[in-house]
Amino acid sequence: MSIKDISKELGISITTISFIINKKAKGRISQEVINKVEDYIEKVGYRPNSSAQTLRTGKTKTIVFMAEDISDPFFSAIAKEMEEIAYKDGYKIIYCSTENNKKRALELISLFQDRQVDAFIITPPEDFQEKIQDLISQQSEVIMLFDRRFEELNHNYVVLDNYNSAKTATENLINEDCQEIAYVGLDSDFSCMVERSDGYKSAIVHHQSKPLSLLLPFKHVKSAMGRKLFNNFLQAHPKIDGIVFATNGLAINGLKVLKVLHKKIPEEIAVITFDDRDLFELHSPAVSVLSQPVPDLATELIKGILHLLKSKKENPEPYQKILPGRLIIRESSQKRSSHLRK
Amino acid sequence: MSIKDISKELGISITTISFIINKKAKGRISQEVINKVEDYIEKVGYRPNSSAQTLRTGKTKTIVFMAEDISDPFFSAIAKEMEEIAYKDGYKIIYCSTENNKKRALELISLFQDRQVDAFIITPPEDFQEKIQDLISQQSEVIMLFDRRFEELNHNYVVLDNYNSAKTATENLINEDCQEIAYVGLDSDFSCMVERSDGYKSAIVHHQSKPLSLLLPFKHVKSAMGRKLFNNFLQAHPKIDGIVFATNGLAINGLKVLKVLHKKIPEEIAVITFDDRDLFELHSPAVSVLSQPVPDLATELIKGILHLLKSKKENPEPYQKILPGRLIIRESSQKRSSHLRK
DNA sequence: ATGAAAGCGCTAACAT
DNA sequence: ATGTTAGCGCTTTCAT
Repeated sequence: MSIKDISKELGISITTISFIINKKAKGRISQEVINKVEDYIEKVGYRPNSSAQTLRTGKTKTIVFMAEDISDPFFSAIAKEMEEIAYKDGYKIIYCSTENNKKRALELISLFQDRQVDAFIITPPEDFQEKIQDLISQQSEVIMLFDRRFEELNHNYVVLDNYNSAKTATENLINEDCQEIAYVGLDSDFSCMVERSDGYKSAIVHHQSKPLSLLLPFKHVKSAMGRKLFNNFLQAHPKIDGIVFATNGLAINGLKVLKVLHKKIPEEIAVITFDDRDLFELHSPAVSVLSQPVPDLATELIKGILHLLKSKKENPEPYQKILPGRLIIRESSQKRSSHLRK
Repeated sequence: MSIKDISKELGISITTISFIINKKAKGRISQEVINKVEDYIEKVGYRPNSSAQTLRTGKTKTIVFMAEDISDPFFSAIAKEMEEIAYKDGYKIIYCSTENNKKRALELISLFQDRQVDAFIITPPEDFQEKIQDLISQQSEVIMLFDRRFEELNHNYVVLDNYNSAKTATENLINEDCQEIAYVGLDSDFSCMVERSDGYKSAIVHHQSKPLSLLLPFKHVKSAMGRKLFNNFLQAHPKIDGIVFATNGLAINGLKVLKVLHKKIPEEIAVITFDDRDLFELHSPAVSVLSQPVPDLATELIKGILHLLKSKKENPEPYQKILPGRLIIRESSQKRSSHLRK
C-alpha cells in the first residue's frame, strides 16, 4: 500500500495526499478532500514507508544512544527512561554498547551514520576527543555527550556534578568519624573519574595527611584480578576505615572482597559508593550511595537533543547541563551510630 | 558521495559499481575495474546509503528485540550478547520494552514494521496470540518468540526448559529437608510461569500434602503491595521453611520482607530463585539460583533468525529450542549443612 | 485548490 | 564485460 495506490483508488493526486499526510494541507486543500483522504487512510491502515521518507528528507527521527555498557543497570535505566520520553515526540532510540573500546565505537558511529540517524548520545571511550570534534564539525547529526565530557571542546553534554558529589560522599564518611578514608576509582582520563577523584581529594585535604587512592584499569573492575588488587591495597593500608567507591561495579567487586575478609561494615570499614542499585538497598548492611538522578538526566538528554534538532541555526549555543547527585545514607556508612542499631 | 559521483569520477557506469559493491562482480567485471573501484571507494570512504538500499530491496539487516523490560538484567544481558553475535553478520539490533503492555507492544510492532525491519524477537505480553498469528501469516518478517511461547501456535521460539528447571529447584529444597515448600510466582498465563508452577507442583506432589502457591500480579512484583501480600502469605502459613521464587524480581522483593522479619536464611527458611544476578551472589547469605544460560539463549535466537532469514522457503520448519537451566547452589538453600558453616 | 514531474541513491532486468 | 534504464515511495517545486 503506497500513496500511489491511494491516489488511484480515490482519484486524487499524489501531491495532495502527501500534503494531507504531512499536515501541510491547511489553506491549500479543501476540507472535503482532506476528510476523504484521512478517512480512507484510517480505514485501510496506510502507513508511509519510512525508508522512502528518509531517502527523500534525510531525516530518520532516530536517536542513537551509545552507552558504555547497555547491560549496566545505570545505563539501561537511562535508556529506558529516554525511550519513554522520546517516544512521545515520535522519536525512536537505538542503543548500543561501546565497551569503552575506541575501535568498536568508531565502527558503530560509521554504521549509524550510514543509516542517517538524527542524533548521537555518546559516552565516549578514551582518546575520543578527535572523533567528537570531527562529528561536531561535520554537522550531520546532533552530538550530545553523556556521563563524561571533554573540557577542551565546546560541545553539548549532560553529566553529573561529579566533583561535588564525590566531595559530599567523602564528607559523609568524615562526619562519621572515619580516620583513614580511601578512594577506589578507575584509572582513566574520563572527566567523571578525574572529577570524582578530585572531589574526594578536596574533601580529604584538611582531614588526613594524604589521600589514599586505588585506581583500577577498566578491565579489572569486575574481575578476580581487580579483587586481588583491592585486597592487596587493603593489606598495605590496614588502617583504612572508610572507602569511597567511584562506580557501582567497583563497589560490588569490593564488597565481595570485604565479605571474604569478614570485615565488619560499617564498624571496621564504612562504605559509600556511586550509582544506586537495588542490590545496595538489599545488601547487609544496606549500602549508602551517591545516587545519580536518572529521570532528570534522561529528561535533559532528550530535551537538549530535541531542542538542538529544532533550532536550525548553524551554530546553536551548546547545551550543557551539570546535575546534582543525591546522597542516600544507609547502614554501611553509619559508623558513629552503628552501636545504636544493635 | 553517491554511486553517481563515483561513476562520474571514474568514468564507470553505476551498474558496474553497484555489482562490485555488492560482491556480485564475479565473472562479470574485469579484475582491473574491480580493483580500481574498490581502491577508490576505500580511498574516499564511500558508504552506501542504507535508506536507498532498503527502499530498493525491502531489507534493512535489522532485528528488533522487544523485551518485557530492557532494564531488567536478564533481558539486557541477552540483548548485549545478541548484539555481539548479530554484529558479525552485519545485522543490527534495536531494543525496546513492552512493559507487558499489549497496547504498547502493538504500537511498537507497527512502528518497526514501517521501518521494514527483517525480524522480530518478541517476549509477548498477555493475550497476544492473535497478533503473533497475524504476523506469522503476513510473512513480512521473521517472528521469533522468546522466554514464553503459545502452545497452540506452530511458531518459532527459544525458551528455557521451565518445567524441569522449576522441578530441579524444588527438588533441591526437598533434598535439604525442607518440610513445607512454597512457590512464589506470577499470576499470569505466560507459558514460562505456568510451566514453572507445574514443575514445582510435580516435584512437590509426593512430598507434602498440597502445593502452597502465592501468585502475584505483574504490577506488584516490585511494589510495596507485593511485599505486603507476601508478608500476609507468610503469616498465614507459618510453617513454610522453603521458598521457590519464580523470577529475580519476586525474589528481591521477597528477600526485603524476609530481612525485615529477621528470618534466618536458610535455617528458618531456605530460598532459591530463578535468574542469576550478581546481587544474589553478594547477598548474605548468597542466594541459590536456577540460572538461565544467557549466552546459549542469545546464540540460539540469532542463529535461528539468520537461518530463517536465509531459508527462502515459503513455510520453513519452525525453529524451536528449549534450553536447560543450571542449578547453582549457594548458601541460601543449604539448610542441612548450614550448622557446619558456623 | 489541485496536479505533474523531478529526483533522493540504489538494484537489477535487460540491452549492447 | 559493461552500460542504460525503470522504478522502489516519498516530498516539494513549480505549474495550472
